[in-house]
Amino acid sequence: MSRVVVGISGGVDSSVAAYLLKEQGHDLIALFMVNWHERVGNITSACTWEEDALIAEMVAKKLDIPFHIVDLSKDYKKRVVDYMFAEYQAGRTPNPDVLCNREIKFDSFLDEAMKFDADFVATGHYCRKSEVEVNGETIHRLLAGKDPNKDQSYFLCQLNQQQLSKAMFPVGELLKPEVREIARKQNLPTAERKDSQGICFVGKVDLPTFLQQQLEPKPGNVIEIPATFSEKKKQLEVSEENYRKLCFSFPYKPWNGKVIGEHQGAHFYTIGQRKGLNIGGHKDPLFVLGTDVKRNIVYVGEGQNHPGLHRKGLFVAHDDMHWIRHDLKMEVGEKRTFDIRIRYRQPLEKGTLHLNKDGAWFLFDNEQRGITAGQFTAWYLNDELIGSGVIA
RNA sequence: GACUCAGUAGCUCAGUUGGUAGAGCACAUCCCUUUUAAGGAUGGGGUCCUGGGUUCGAGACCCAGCUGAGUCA
Repeated sequence: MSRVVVGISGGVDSSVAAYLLKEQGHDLIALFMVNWHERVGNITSACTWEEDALIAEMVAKKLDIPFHIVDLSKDYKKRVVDYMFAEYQAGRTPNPDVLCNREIKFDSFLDEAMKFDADFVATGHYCRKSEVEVNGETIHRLLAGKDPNKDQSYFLCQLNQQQLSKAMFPVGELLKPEVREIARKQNLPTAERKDSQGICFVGKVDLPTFLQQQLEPKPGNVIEIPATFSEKKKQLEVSEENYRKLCFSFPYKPWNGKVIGEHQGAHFYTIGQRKGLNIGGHKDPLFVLGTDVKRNIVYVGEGQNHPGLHRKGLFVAHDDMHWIRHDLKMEVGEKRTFDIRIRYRQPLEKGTLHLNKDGAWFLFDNEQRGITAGQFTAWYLNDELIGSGVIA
């Protein structure tokens, strides 16, 4: 039997993960990590990590396994929160939780686990693992969780083989209701606890409030782009010379539309966003088509079907390409089809990845809504996550 | 200066032959969701420009005024 450090958070998923490992007879240690101390915003109901830690400890006691707390807030601040602010500042939309897994749970936290002589680190993620032999080398595969509604493989899309080799995902074979059921049967204190949401570890905080801790408000114009304008730009054939136009967001200019309102800072908005524009008087809702943080302009379009909301492809720079399956890494000049995800909980979409000297060009069979720079794209073959990269 | 049209929720407007008001958007809350979005549900909101008049009763009819847009000179 192996020695396993299970990261427990005070939620059901990690509690049940711990229980299952215990049942399998592993030598278990529960480790709770603190990643954020500050209380931000004046959200009175915001629960602090102390409460989570308390409940996590109750779970550990119930399962009769040793419980420890480790404070990783310094790392979290430096490697996740700072990145997040920097990305927003630059006009991109980051995914802090993907970074949290790569930089914290499967790095700093894994290091801590190693101090307990752990063979593995387990988490409550809804995903699965398996191995294949390729030329005598063991390759770890990251697979989607069995519950299609809860699959969290996307959040682990930036892990490498080293990290994956140490990971265990005990709930990946289960459906969420089954996890709840087990928790209830075992009388775990987390059985009926509401799932966590919001940026992991920072907690239930209103994102705009959180961003305003660091980013200054800066009033600027909201400009509406007529649907007819975007329509004209779209009659492009999918060919290599058109990749740039098809795979980058259109560089709108102020004279492409008319000023219809004011915003409090272009860096607070993301493509596809509807809420928070504070502009009424239209027949259909307005959605953000793009932002320009240099000129501090937010470009919007009216209606779900505004052509400017949809794009045929996206681009990932060579340096931002990450292959979990490094044995499947493509050569420059190659083209392959994958099932592609452009953000968490987005259905997989068929598309072709063409790697050329400039980088990776992803062309979808169908236009995608709200492709946003800074988010991660992840490509799959069936259930398996093959690689991921930052959308340019 | 004359004439025409308009003035109803934060915004854009609808309100039939007069019976104290509605829709979309916006906003709020909740649901969904370990990113950002989206989506779903619910909800708060109006001295119907002002002052008179007709009427049992006016957002609607009449008169005057104010404001805005336009047309003509």
